[in-house]
Amino acid sequence: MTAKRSGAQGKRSQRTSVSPQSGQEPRSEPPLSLERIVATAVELLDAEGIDGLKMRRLADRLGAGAMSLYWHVDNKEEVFDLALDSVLEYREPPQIAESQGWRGDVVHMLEDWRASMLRHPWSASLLPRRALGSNILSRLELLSRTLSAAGVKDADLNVAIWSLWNYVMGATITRASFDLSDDDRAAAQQRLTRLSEHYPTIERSRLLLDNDWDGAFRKGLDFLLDGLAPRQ
Amino acid sequence: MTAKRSGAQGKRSQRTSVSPQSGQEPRSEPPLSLERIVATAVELLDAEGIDGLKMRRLADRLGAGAMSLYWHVDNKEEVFDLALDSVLEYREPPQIAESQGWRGDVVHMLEDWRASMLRHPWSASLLPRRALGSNILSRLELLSRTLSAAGVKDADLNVAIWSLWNYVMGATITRASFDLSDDDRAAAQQRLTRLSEHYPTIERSRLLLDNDWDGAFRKGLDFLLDGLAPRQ
DNA sequence: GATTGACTCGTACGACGTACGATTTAATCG
DNA sequence: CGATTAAATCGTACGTCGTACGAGTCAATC
Repeated sequence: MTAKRSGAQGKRSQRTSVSPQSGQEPRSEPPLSLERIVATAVELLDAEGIDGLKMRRLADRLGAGAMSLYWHVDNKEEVFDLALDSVLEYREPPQIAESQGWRGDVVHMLEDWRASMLRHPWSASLLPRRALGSNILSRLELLSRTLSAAGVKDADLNVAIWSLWNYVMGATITRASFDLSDDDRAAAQQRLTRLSEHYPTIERSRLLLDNDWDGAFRKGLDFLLDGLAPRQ
Repeated sequence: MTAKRSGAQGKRSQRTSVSPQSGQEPRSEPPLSLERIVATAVELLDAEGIDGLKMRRLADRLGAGAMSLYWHVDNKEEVFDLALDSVLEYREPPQIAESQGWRGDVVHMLEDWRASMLRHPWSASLLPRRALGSNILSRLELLSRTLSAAGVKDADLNVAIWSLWNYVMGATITRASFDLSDDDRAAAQQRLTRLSEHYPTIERSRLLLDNDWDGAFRKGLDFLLDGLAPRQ
């Protein structure tokens, strides 16, 4: 019951020294910072997956001692939170085309969302247990604004947003889980064919071998948008 | 590269002794078995969440030594796999109404699916990294068969199945993540109102406070089914 | 009575997250 | 300038976890 909130004592008050000394030893590493920690955590996660992220290894990559991380971060969970949020940042498209209408905008936003996560498959498995970070909220806000401007009534807005968000989440997680480990995938496929007597229909439709994930994603999304589109 | 597959040496060849002796000591616990292990793991997961499942604690609950589990199970991961699969078993409805048509059947199957997982919120966070277990495949098979019988063409079947599956997955995971920890939820809500300047639209629509998850789920599902329904 | 195979479990090891406190460094103030 | 303080680093150590290993128990079989 003790209110322990402190957000790690980290105050970004960088040591503003210009350069400690120019007697250049192989002092290769720049000083620690939240930014470097998060960026390196993402690298490590990309390279080794969720189980590959250990505080000691992360510190090694940063050329620091393990415990040094804890000045910048409360605990390992926070590293996960920050890495996830960092990966979900939305880079506004450089306004190439003004806009292809709200529907094109929405499709673009959601496809970008999915692509961002698939670039870092660990993010999909991290999402379920986390609270909504600021970058997710930003994306939800932008989505809301677009739909609202398109004419979706406030009463329908929440259904629209959650439907789209849930669909994207589900599609991404499913897709990502098929990327992880060819072993698992091969095993699943083998189990499927071995037990094809039990699962004749999905065996016949080659469900697990159909690789047109992007197309399927897009089609289902279109169905949702058809239903959500404001009636005129 | 060493093919280590052995599936744990577990052979269900129960010691068929009738009853060791009737001199009744408080020998409370029945012998270990995969079934008991899995059932107890589910209990423990329900009570303590994912992080609460430790091999020693599981063994304690079973009145056994920690290492005894390893005769029945290869490792902790397998416990997770089995617990998840056990929770996803589909209990065919007792044929109350013959059938309200394919669409009612599909809705019923998917709502049951979602409900099964929400009864055990840890299952949602477990899913992303696992291969498809047999109970999931059974449900996919049943879904496929229903849709196919309803007239969905083979060429459209995979899109239909994945769209529905992904939607259910996403909705369930989102919903479950809002169940976990009132703290997180309150924190998210607080962050949202505090930053309402940044997220005016979702703040206005009370996105995070809208508790009609079931209704939203159903509506989005209807939109998908509208799109997927075979054209006549 | 000896052997075997199913099953249990105590001990121990290595890996991990991280509490604690000492230490180093740089900014500030007299 | 030296003293003080705050920012940042990190070595050591502790507790917990998964689980390897091998000894132990017990019933069925020969």
